[in-house]
Amino acid sequence: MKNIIWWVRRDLRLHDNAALDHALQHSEYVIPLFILDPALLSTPISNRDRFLFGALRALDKDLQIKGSRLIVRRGNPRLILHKVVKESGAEMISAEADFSPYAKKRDEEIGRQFPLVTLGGLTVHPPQAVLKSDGDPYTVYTPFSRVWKSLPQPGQPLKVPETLPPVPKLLFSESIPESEVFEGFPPNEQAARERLDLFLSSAVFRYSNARNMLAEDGTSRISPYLKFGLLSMREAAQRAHDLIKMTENQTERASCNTWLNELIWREFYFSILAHFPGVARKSFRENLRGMRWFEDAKGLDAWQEGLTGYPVVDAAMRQLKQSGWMHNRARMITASFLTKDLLINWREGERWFMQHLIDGDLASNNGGWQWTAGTGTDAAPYFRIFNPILQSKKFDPKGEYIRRWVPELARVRNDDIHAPWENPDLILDYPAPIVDHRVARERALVTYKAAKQDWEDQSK
DNA sequence: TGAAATGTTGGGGCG
DNA sequence: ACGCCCCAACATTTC
Repeated sequence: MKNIIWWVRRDLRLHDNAALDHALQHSEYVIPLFILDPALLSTPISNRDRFLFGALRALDKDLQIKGSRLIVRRGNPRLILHKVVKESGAEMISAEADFSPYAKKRDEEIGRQFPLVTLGGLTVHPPQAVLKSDGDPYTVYTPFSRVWKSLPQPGQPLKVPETLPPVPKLLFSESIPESEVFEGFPPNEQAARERLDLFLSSAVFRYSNARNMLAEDGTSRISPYLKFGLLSMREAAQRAHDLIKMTENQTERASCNTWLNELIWREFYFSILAHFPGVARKSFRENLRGMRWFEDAKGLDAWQEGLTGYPVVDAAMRQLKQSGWMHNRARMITASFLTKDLLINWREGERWFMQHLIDGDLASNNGGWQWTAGTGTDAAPYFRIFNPILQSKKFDPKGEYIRRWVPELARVRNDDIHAPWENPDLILDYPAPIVDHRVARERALVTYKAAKQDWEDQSK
């Protein structure tokens, strides 16, 4: 075969890349192509896009070391592929399979026009592989994870090719837009692998507890790398399995298992989105679709800007805006605050997170928001409302996380930092709480209950 | 992958 | 010594 296009989408890596491997096995000439699809890029440019641009630059560099290079084009994928196929004489397109509603539709259309081969790798198990015995998808995490774990594990990761065939000089490539550096997340494959190695060499063994501590480096922090495939999900899961097998200390082994479960949550939400694409627009649970969310522009703005008056919420929201990433525990706290304390539609929060998270992924982000809002599959019950002060005391006991992100509170003592308004002697350039949590909690219980009741009355 | 409200228990102070 | 109360600590139920 003459030429084959390796269509790079969410697999910006040379390690364990089935689509690249497939291309190399079927042709001597492989053209790595990335298409900047306006339908997937944000306006204005999001943190996620900037991270992507950095990762593209790094992939191009890595490809050049191997003798190849990355072709970048901007436009509708179908039109771009049409052009590149014509220019290069490519006879096949090899790509990693994607399961989002947009990706599925795109790939179906393109598959009708071109010989497109899609291969696994975005998830360990594709959504069609984890089903109940009657063929229905799971909507509860625990049985999903049980079946997931019972499926055969992926084999050894694919090796990085020693060398790659050159790409025709005449093939035009656009320049990659400017990016910026996000602290802690260098956008290249080597940094991604180093981060995973570091995490799996120590923090994973105390993950069960440390993952909740806001000021600690206790989580893997690989989400941005999984988002764009700088790391292979299969390799991550494989290594988690290996660690569980090899770790003798029971607490440490349990921690490794907890981390594997987090990877499986990701797979669960990919499956949910694939089988229930409607979750991207509306509540999974019918009985909360009529929920009367508040139209509270001021509240939403205070939440977005980290000016709610609740230190832990504000620290988290500022971490997001300033760094492009937020600690997972903080995501739950801020999501609970928006949906329960402010009673603002979870979709507002979902959208804001997607604009600012460098790891922003439709399936995981939507799953997480619907979980917290109580509207999703296997979601937290509506009455499970986080108390931001208690969460702060539990998971940032010394206020280190708060002080790091809310400089106005840098000099506040530990006793006062979780609820500074309770000390009348404190004079701070910091807002008073925009809601009283006790009042807001009662309000949320009533409003959620009413929504459920309305639905029951209507469906009679 | 909550938290508040309510219930239960048991030790200690005290008349 | 005894009964009574208080309340912390823990358990259970409820939202």
